[in-house]
Amino acid sequence: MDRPGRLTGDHSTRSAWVADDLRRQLEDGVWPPGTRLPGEVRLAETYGVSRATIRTALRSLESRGLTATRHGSGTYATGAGSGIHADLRHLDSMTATIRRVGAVPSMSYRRRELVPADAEQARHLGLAEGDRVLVTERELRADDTTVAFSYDVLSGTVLPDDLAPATIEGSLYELLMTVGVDVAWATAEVHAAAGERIGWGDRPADAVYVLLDQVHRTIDGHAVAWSRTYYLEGRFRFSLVRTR
Amino acid sequence: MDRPGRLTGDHSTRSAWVADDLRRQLEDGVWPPGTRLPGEVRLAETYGVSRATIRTALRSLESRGLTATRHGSGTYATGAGSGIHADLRHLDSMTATIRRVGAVPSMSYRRRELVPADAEQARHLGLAEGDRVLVTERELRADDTTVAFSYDVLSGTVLPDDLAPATIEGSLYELLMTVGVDVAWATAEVHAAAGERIGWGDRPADAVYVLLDQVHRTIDGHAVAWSRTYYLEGRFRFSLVRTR
DNA sequence: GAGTGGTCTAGACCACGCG
DNA sequence: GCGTGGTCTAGACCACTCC
Repeated sequence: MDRPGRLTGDHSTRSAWVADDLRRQLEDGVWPPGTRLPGEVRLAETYGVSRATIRTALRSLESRGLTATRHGSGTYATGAGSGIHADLRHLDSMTATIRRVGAVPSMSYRRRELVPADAEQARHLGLAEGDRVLVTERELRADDTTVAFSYDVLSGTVLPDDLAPATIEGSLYELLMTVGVDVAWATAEVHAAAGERIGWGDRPADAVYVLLDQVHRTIDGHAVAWSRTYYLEGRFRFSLVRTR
Repeated sequence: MDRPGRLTGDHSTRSAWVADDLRRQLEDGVWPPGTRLPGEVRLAETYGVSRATIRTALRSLESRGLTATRHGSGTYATGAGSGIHADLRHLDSMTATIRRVGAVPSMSYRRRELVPADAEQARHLGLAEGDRVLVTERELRADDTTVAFSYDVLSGTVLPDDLAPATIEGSLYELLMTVGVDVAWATAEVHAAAGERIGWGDRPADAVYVLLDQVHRTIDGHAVAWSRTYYLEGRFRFSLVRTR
């Protein structure tokens, strides 16, 4: 087995290298769904790493739903990997999510405005009513098909004073990145929604939406954005592997 | 710091004991949202355990959304713990989920029948068309309020031949447990749905539902159940913490 | 550069499952 | 009873953040 001296190829760590090799073998059908992988001690010998490193790699596969592990029995291939589209557990920009499912993302803004926060916006972002916020309304497309409408509110405290709202393009996270804000985590609520008030332009009259209501935060818990994204039912698949 | 010799109190492992102690302190406001916890080395000294044990405990807190960790910077309290209702990442029976949010679950069956599988049911469960399956339709209540309608299909391969469908009560997982089947993981899709065809009895005419479409599997990948559960929008909160 | 988390090792013992 | 994964240790070095 070819083992990296310090760092070989594009893998920075041994566990990432092991995980990637196992992932490739799982996808190639070396272990069909339901079959048991070699034990951890055996894998450690095979790859020439410690058992802890193997366990790190296996946890990574399990978190992506490719394997399931049971105490005293073994680690099994699930064969579920390819079916996962938008993983709800992992926080990503919408454009990155669309790109990851193999489509070309695009978007157009209907509204980009600096306004005083109303009571609800202030509550979500931990601001005082009347504080400056950036309000945007966007249509998101994957391969030129509308997949979602997003209503976003960015806290003015993280935005530069000379921001020109009309020049804003692209992803919300990209904008935040350019002003030095790193979104580390978000609390999300999943809802269903329907009605005339949602979205604009060409869309089914009886459209039903999956609503992702999220507050995005920096590592220190500071709320920087509140987003409500309405995904047109049927045009986007939210999948996840749930384990006990 | 009181440290367990082998196993003290109700905690079977040191890391569980550490995680529980930290969780209690987080809930008690010892570290308000956004503040940094002591470093891992410091925590290891405080609790008298190795750093690896501390890291196991911190990962457990992070997976529950109570903390967020960033390389080179530290581990921070999120303050998000109390808001999480039904965690989509964790697979649980619906009755257990309802119980966990502090409500009393109950349910009533509209249909419990052994029938030959149709093409769609057979496809989801990996059976042949015409194979025996148990089809159920249930209404789920929390504190006597209807929260969901569930359409479930159980594979006949795991059911005893002398099963009397009319006697079935309670949770799907409980039934599977009694016949020796342990559900280890499930692939889930999140959708939005609306329409007259969903549910029965007293319910809003214009009701919108969050649909959880799940295939439940044993550790070896064998599909044992296909469930479509329609949660009435607004009566149940699906929350999760997403991290990058 | 000091302090933080991330990775890794080598070895040990424990708890579970399964025949 | 034996093989499996689960936990734990003590120590090392690396990568990142932030002053």
